[in-house]
Amino acid sequence: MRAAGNNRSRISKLMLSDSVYARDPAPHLAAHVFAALGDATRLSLLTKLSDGQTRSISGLSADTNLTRQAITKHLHVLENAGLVISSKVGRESQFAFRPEPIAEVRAYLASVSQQWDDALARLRAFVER
Amino acid sequence: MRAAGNNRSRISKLMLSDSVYARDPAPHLAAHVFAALGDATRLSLLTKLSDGQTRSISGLSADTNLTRQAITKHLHVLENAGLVISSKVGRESQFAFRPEPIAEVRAYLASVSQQWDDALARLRAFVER
DNA sequence: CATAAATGCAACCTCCAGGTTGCGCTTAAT
DNA sequence: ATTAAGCGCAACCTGGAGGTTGCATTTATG
Repeated sequence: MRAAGNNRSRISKLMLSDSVYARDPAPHLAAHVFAALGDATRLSLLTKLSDGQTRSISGLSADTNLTRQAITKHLHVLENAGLVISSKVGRESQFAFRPEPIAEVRAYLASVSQQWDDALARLRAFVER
Repeated sequence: MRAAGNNRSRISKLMLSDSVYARDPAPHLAAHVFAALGDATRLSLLTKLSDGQTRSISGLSADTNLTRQAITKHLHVLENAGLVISSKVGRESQFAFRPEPIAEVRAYLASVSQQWDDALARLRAFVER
């Protein structure tokens, strides 16, 4: 059960611009982070935490109309993406923002934008009268 | 069926730093874009297209080991997120990269990073001997 | 005109992301 | 010593994401 000869119709009608060939900068790496950011609840949690203050689970659950356990799951997703770090203090576990993955993802987006800008520049140079 | 008195345990043990209160800059807006980026296949498609060249569906399906239809779905997800735009030319539909949402998302990440940096600066100033 | 290419559409399938409920355990608070 | 807060864990439920197959349609091609 693979692709039933459906794909691979025209291998590559043109191979141009291989000097600036479109590579895959950070494929798997960034996808997980993006996926973690791709949820409104998680995005909200992260935004709250990005002020540098550490918060407990129930602290983050308040004003959320979601269950504490739901928030807990979201926090674990964020933690697995490295966007947040937890540490138990007393009976409550405190969560803190972790900026590293953000930087990584920003770099990725910057590279994509750069590639796009370069393409535009090249096009403009070509059309140049 | 809501939260069964489970949440809302301690409303707010402290209300400090309300001057730099953590707002939600672009909650719903960005989430869709992030979600669209949160898939390795889609990320790969977008990276290919970010070189400015327009590609057909089967052109993008080649070398993917996924079905053409699967790729089509992914492309539609990207299109709904505004990351890509399609136009039919002849019997094939060409897809092109669209940078606007990327810029939007970059702005969001920049604001989060900024908020974090500000928090650090404030902390450092406080600890300052 | 007959055939192949490139898609669109729809039905289907499977799995897991998000959510909830219930319960037990540990750590404050009174 | 009790009681309440704050969590962790596990079972369960549901909808939609990601894929596939089959078939019809439109547009090139020889």
